[in-house]
Amino acid sequence: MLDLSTVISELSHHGFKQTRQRLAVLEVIAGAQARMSPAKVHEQARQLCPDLGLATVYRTLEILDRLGAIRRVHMTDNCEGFAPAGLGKGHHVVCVKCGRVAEFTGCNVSKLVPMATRQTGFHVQEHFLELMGTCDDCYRAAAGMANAHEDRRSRCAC
Amino acid sequence: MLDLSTVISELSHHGFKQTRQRLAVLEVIAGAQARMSPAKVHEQARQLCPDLGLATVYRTLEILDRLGAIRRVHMTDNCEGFAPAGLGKGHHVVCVKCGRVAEFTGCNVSKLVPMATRQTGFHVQEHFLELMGTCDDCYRAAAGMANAHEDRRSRCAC
DNA sequence: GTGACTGCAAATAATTTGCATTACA
DNA sequence: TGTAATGCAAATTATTTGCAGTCAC
Repeated sequence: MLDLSTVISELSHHGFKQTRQRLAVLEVIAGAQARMSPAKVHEQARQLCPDLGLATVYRTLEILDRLGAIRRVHMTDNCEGFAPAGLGKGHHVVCVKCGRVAEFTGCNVSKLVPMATRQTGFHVQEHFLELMGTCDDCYRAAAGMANAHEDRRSRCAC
Repeated sequence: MLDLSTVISELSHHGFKQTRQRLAVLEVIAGAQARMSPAKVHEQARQLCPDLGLATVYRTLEILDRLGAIRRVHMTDNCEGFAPAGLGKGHHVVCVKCGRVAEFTGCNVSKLVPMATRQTGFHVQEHFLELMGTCDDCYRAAAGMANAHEDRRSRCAC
């Protein structure tokens, strides 16, 4: 879980001021069950801070991302959502139906690095890993229906 | 390597026509060393097909992506680039300096899936993995310089 | 010949920036 | 009080769509 007070003290440590707007954005993301677009964050944070502007949301998300308090989450087609960052460890599983995000730990991707290095000659510094699937709720809901014959094209053949 | 003639026959198989514009886009991506934005593709493909419109590039990239002929590539900050798709296997290593893309195989991420399932209850269907680093050219170039003290914030603590 | 494909321009959508004003520390 | 932060509106940038004309099959 994203710990509010930790992040708040991080803000000051890095010379950022603690403002109503930032707290509102932070609180919304901290409580988020699903990955949220900047617009969604804006909409919800407005309930805590009615005069919050969208530009401020963008500026705040940028800062929180830098501090590691939140994580950018990509999706197959569209892009740029944000979710709470746990403790900076772990990776995300994103529900392709409802956007819910969960975190798991125990990533062993770093074991792949030597192999990738050998094959490509690149000097690998970081990695981005995200699993996609359905959360249990959506899975059950779908099981009820006949079949949703979606064009979900899998992107990974390995 | 992306095999042009294969993709071209794929096009017809799926009822798409073979046009100058599509061939130009395809050729540019097939020859790309680095991930390219739609705008970049447009710029280069225009040299093969001067009256090519940007909208057509978008439409063509969409089709090629569906066919699996090219791959969407995400980056840490911005988004949506495209690269040749190898044979649909393997993952990408992207150079954070020059954008060059290489592919490696032997991904073992699927081994993570049971763990993720246990921890989150999600039904995982696919995954997205990308390594980031510097290609050897950029690495050597950087080694020459003192140090580029960039604010490269690592996104992964595992 | 005809329907899919295209270019262009206009419409949307998403994000960033400038600047006068406000409010944290 | 001084400076960083904000809201708003305008500016960019990225992407999609409508439509009349064109071209592959």
